[in-house]
Amino acid sequence: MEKRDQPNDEEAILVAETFKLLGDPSRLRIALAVMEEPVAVGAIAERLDLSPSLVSHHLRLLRAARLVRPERDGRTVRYSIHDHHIEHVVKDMLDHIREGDRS
Amino acid sequence: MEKRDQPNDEEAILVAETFKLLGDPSRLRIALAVMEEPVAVGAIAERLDLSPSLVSHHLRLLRAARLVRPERDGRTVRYSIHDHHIEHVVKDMLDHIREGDRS
DNA sequence: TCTATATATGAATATATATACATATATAGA
DNA sequence: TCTATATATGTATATATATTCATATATAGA
Repeated sequence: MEKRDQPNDEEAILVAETFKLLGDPSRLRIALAVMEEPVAVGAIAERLDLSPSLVSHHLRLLRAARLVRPERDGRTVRYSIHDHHIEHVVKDMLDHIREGDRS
Repeated sequence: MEKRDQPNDEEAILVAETFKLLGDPSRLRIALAVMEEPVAVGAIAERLDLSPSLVSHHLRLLRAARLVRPERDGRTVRYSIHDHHIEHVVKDMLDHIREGDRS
């Protein structure tokens, strides 16, 4: 990592807060669930067997950190992953833990 | 994200646990501090103004998740970032939060 | 072996937070 | 407007965990 990329403490805290959001199993599963295409809140809840309320709470946090992006269509709101950075972050981390399978 | 990359729930939990480790400001700062070169535990503690005990506790977690790698040299143990995956993960997340500066 | 220093570990606790439950808001259709 | 449905929000609480303090282990040098 080059010196110019070294975040100051304020940035470090922001980055940590964002990692923390992906550090909860429910929220990570939600992020994964909306990675291929926009999915409605209720559909996420069903697929992951979580209450719509809980999903909505989590989506609010993910939305605030720009990890997911909402699009309203009548009564339903569909969420999708916000951008490619997030996809890369998750993919790289998945690669990392898969390399640890040598047991 | 391709279908073949979709982690099962067990993998998702592992990934989330790893994100959670980077989701604490102290641990993230530690990870950043060892990103350029191996750094001794005491030196990390001084640079980040944390107690050596706390740094050691955190390093144990980071080590267990293969986020950092130790190398002993006499009485001192120097830690460095484990591999390039982790560097990429942190870099991409840093890029992400920096894009949010439009305020 | 004895001492000093670097790192690691164990246990206690204050704080943070994921979840559940109740309630509110928003939109569509009748 | 009234009803039904999809999301969102407020609050309470059980659980997780970051940190501190005390103690242990490991290595180097005398």
